[in-house]
Amino acid sequence: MRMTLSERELVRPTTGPYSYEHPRPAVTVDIILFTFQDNQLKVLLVRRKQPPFAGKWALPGGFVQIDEELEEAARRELSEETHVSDIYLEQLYTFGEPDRDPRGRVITVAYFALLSLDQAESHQLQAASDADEAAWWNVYELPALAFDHDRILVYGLQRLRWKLEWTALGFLLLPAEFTLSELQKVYETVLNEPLDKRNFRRKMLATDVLEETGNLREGDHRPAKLYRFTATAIELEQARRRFP
Amino acid sequence: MRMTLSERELVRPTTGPYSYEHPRPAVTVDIILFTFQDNQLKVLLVRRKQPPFAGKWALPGGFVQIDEELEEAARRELSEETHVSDIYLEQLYTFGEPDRDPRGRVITVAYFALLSLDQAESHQLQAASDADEAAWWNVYELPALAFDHDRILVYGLQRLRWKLEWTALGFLLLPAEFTLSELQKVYETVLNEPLDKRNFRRKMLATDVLEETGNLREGDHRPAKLYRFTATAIELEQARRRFP
DNA sequence: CCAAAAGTGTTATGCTTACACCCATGC
DNA sequence: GCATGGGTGTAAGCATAACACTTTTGG
Repeated sequence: MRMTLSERELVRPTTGPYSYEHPRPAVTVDIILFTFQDNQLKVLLVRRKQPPFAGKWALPGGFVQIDEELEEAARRELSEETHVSDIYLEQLYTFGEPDRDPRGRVITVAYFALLSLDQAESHQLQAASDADEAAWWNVYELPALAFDHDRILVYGLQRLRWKLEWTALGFLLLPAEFTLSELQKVYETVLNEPLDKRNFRRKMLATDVLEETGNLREGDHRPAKLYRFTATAIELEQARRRFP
Repeated sequence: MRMTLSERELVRPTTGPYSYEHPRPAVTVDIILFTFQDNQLKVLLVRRKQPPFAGKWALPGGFVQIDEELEEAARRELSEETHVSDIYLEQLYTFGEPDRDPRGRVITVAYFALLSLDQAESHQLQAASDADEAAWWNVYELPALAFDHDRILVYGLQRLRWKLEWTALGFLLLPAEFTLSELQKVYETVLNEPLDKRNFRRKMLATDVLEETGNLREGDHRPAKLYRFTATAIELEQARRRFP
C-alpha cells in the first residue's frame, strides 16, 4: 500500500524542532574511499570522538541534508575529509537494519569511491571540524570498526574486486602516469592473488583504455614505459554483451 | 564530517507528532515486479487514488516503518499487492533527488523482483486497502508514470537485461516447469532481440542449472520436453571469475 | 500429407591459458 | 658483470558464432 503524506506531515517550522505525524528514520551516507599507496590497498577511516563507538574507527560519512542529493552529500563529506572533488564515485548499497545504530533508526546509503595516488598525496587529510582523526588503513589489516561498517566495507571490497575482474578501472587508483607493472600490482593486491605478467599486459592493452605517454619511469633498473588511461576509458569499460 | 544525534534528536513520543532537531526525509521502498505473461514482459503498476499524481500509474511501494528492515518493507508492500511471499527480490538503487516528490523530501530505496508465471496466476491481484487499482503492464507499452518512476523502471529493466545476459536467472519469470522454447522467448522478449535456437539451448544446458523433469508439454504440435531449474541454480549463477 | 514447433551438429574463428627467456639499466 | 625488474611470443584448448535440416505431433 502506498500511503500518503497527510497535511500534518508537511508542518515544517523554519527552525527545529521538526515535527511529523509518523516517526522518520535518519538518513546518512557512508563512503568507502579506496586508494593504492605503498603497494597496499588502503581505505580511509576516521576515528570517532563522540559516542556511540567513541574511539572506534568508522567509515567517513554523515547526515544527508534535507535539500541535498545523495551523491552530493557523499561528495560533500568526502571533500571535507580529503579536499579532493573529482573523485570516481558510485552508489554501493543501502543498509537499513533497524538496530544498526544504537541511537535509533538510521538508514545509510553507502558509496564506493576510488582515489588516485596523486590526488591522495597532494592533499593532506583534514581533521574534520569535530576533530575526528582521519587515516588510511590497509584493507588487510583493519581495526575493529564502529556500527556495521565492517560489513559495509566487505561489501565495498567485493564490489571493487568485481569491478577489476570485469573492467580495466584499476587505473583510477593510480596517478595519471603509471607503468604496467604498477597497474598489475594494483590488480594483484585487490584480487589478492598473483597474475601472469604477459597475459595481464595483453589483456590490458587489448581493452584500448591505455595509451603510452612516451615518458619513461627512471629507476634502479631498466626504465619502464609510462601509460595513461584514454579519455573514453570509463565509458568503454561499461557495456558488455553476452548474446551477440 | 560525521555529525552526532543530540539528546533532543532522541525525543520520541509514543504517539505523533514526532519531533526532531533537524528535518528528516521520509523513506519509502518502491518495487519493480516483473513477470512474463502472454509472451510479454510485464511489470506491476498501481493507479494512484490520492494526490499527488492522482489517477496516474505508479510502482507499488510505500513508507518504511520505523522498526522495519528495508527488504522487509519491500516484501510487505509486495504481499499486500500480490499475496505472494516467496519472491526473488534484490535491492536495485536508492533514488534521492530532493524534488522527486512534490510533497517534500522523500528518499526511495528501489527493489527489483521477479515473479514466476504460476505465482502470478494463482494469486489474484489485490486492490490495496486504499483501493488503488493494480494491473500488469507490458513494459514496452507503458502509460505515463507518477513521480520519477519511469526513470526507476528504466533502471530496473537495465538490471534485468544485465542479469539475463550474464546469468540463467530467466527461469525465475516462468512456472516451475517450462520448455526451452518458452525460456528462449523470455530471453528474447527481455533483451528485445532474436536469439539463435541451437546456441541458446547449448548455452543454457551447459550452465547446469536446468534439468529435465521427464514430462512433456502436449500441444498442437510436437510435444516439448519440460525442464525445471535445479535446487542450486540461484547460487550457481553468482560467481564468475575473469582471472583464472 | 501438411503445418507448426521441437530438436539436433559441425565448422571456423577468436580468446584464454600456460609457459621461459632476453633486454636495459644502475651499481 | 651481475642483479633487478622490464619486456616479449607461441601453441593448445576452449568457447563462441554462424548456419539448415530432420523429427514429431495434431488436424
